Amino acid sequence: MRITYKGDYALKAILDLAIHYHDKPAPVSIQHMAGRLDIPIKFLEQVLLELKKGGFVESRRGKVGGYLLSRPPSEISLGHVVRFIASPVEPIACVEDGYKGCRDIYKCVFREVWQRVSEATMRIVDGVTFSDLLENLNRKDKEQMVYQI
Amino acid sequence: MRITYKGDYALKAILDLAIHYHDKPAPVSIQHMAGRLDIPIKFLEQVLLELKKGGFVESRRGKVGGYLLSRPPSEISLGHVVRFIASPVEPIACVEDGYKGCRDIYKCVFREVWQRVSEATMRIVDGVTFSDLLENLNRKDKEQMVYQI
DNA sequence: GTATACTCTACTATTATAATCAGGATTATA
DNA sequence: TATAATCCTGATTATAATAGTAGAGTATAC
Repeated sequence: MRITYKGDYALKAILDLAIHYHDKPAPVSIQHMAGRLDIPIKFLEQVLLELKKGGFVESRRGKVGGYLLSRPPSEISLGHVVRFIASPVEPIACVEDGYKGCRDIYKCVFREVWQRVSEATMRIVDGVTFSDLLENLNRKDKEQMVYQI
Repeated sequence: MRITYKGDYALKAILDLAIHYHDKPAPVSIQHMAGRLDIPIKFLEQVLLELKKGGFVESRRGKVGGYLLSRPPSEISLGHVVRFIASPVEPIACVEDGYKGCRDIYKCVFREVWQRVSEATMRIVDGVTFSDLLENLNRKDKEQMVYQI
């Protein structure tokens, strides 16, 4: 698994929407989000469109428009998003679905290891939701305040 | 972490040398290895040269020359090789050494997760040596024989 | 009806990957 | 000492992925 810039942007975008999830529908505009996250606007546009296709976010057009999370942060895990944005999730082609290469014996002994790596990875990201991340964020904010006093 | 073809070839090459490690120095020629592993000869040449620079293999020139493992298979772990061939080993840039990007708060909450992923991955590959792989290979060979009877 | 914000398609630059090619240097062995 | 098999070096190529840009179009609120 390798998280590209695009994937990283997608995760940060969802976290940003999670932060703004609390009260009544107040969509976050691409411009504002791009400013906060330091992402090129036109690139973030594409990212959000894909996330919409993936069912992670919704959009409102026109004035006062923008993007919203389509589910509460507690129901979105890192795993969900990673599977969507970081394909392939596997560390090597031979562990992916439908792989037909590798005619010989050698494939097998490595394959088992890559599968274990893949499973360990997914176990971690599946165990983290965006509300977990929000909590960590708040904790960090408080710690930082202590230092600032 | 993502294992490329080149990396995959490197691992298979070392396993091939591990298989031929037993008796007195009988170097394995690139041609023979390339045939067994189904790898383009000139590409395998490059791979073996890099592995030599990495200290994993040695070479003998001239007639009856070829490549040899420079240490016994039990002293070479998958982790050693993966660190050498699969850079970056980390799942995302921000976990790599010397990273200076990501000015804002968001980096941190994801970073922890990527670090856990990275550690879990390395724990697995560090725990597997090429003599472990040889054992698995022999086990598989025996299983296959049973089916062939 | 106009400003604002999302939607969609296409394009470009850069880099990595996976080879391939051509030739030179080295050395064990007959 | 010739020679054959091998290692070694550097350049070149084709393809794909990645990161980002550009611009026209569509919906909505005021």
